[in-house]
Amino acid sequence: MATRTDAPTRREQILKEAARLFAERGFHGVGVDEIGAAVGISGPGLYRHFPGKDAMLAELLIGISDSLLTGAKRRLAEAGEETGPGVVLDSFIEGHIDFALDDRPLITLHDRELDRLRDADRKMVRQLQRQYVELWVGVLREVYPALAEPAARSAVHSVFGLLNSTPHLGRPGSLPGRAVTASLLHRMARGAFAAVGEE
Amino acid sequence: MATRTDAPTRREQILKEAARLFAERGFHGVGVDEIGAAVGISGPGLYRHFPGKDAMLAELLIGISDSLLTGAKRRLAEAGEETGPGVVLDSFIEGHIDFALDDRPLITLHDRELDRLRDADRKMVRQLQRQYVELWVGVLREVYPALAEPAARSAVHSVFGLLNSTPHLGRPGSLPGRAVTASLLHRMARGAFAAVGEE
DNA sequence: CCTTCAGGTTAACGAGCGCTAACCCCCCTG
DNA sequence: CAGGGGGGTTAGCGCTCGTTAACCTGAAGG
Repeated sequence: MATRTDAPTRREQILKEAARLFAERGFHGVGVDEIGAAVGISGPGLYRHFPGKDAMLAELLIGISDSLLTGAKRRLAEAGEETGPGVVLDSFIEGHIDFALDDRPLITLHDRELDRLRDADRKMVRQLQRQYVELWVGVLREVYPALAEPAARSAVHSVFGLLNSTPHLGRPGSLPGRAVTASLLHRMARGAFAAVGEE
Repeated sequence: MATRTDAPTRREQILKEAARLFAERGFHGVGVDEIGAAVGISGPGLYRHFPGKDAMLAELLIGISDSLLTGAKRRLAEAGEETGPGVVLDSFIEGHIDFALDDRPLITLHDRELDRLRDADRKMVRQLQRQYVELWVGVLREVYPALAEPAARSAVHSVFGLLNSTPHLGRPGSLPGRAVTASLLHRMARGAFAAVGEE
């Protein structure tokens, strides 16, 4: 099943560099010439791979939202019938942390540049995000049945804020090690949920 | 002591509208003409009040960082000797939540547009932010003496992420009421800290 | 009553942007 | 060996942006 150990295609290079630049300086703050330069070609050469700058952002944001949602669905399915909802919640948290730690530019773009999208693309991203949130809300309310739905939704958004804070934790070197950071974030997320769920 | 029930000056109007627009569409996504239109004057009229667009952003960001820091210092001083560190931590959390709920555009700008500043201004903001974080870290480690400093700093940043998530909680109408939201955020913050401090 | 000045106006400039046009070159295939 | 297309190049267009210049106006002060 050729699990893509291949060299990255030019398209993928472009997307990766564009994500980094957009995250660093904002969508409007980056010119196509810079994106081109980052992959070794110059400016208008990008238009052989994308119809425009907007399309790069759209593909990035849809890709992120989709892969978060897909990952969560898979984790929910893998849990099966016997495992408790607490295990699923932990799995959700773990997946989100992996994403936040491994794809920091994408996590940044995800809640920062959404409004720069064309209407149709933005609707698509919003819908994927909403589904993702609903999965979390469902599992959270299984773990804490006393939790009302609006409170659960707010709690989920807040924990996303907590988990997505990794870009602010200093440059990748200053972190106390990936595993340690992941564990810290995980415990804080569970603690935050517990504080609002057990009452 | 004339607590400023006066009408807002033109400068203040401009800053407020600029903050809203920058938060909505990003610094580079807003033109000076739009900012002018938002306060009823047109484009270049702004230059009677500010030397340039950058200066507006700089004044906003420095103002935010300074008032967060000043507020925290005041709360620390007010606590006096007898009150425990837990009370101070609660006071910090409460102050930050007030800010996040009442000045949502500013909180958004605060961690989103910092890199658009001139070097000198950015350094100033960073220094204020660092001092603010250090106050939190100090109090947090008094509450949880077992907590190592790097972990404490990460925890503080993460809780900022949690508290600053309010802009994502839907438009001001859909929130379950300010007091309820504030209480929810407060409990989650304490829960997150507790989960990493008690061990 | 004349002056001054704060706080506006419109016109216009220069730079930078996203994007298109026109061209080129190499590699692959029949 | 012809030719065709994928993937580049540079030149340049049209637009928008931040900023400046030049001008105007109404109210306050001597």
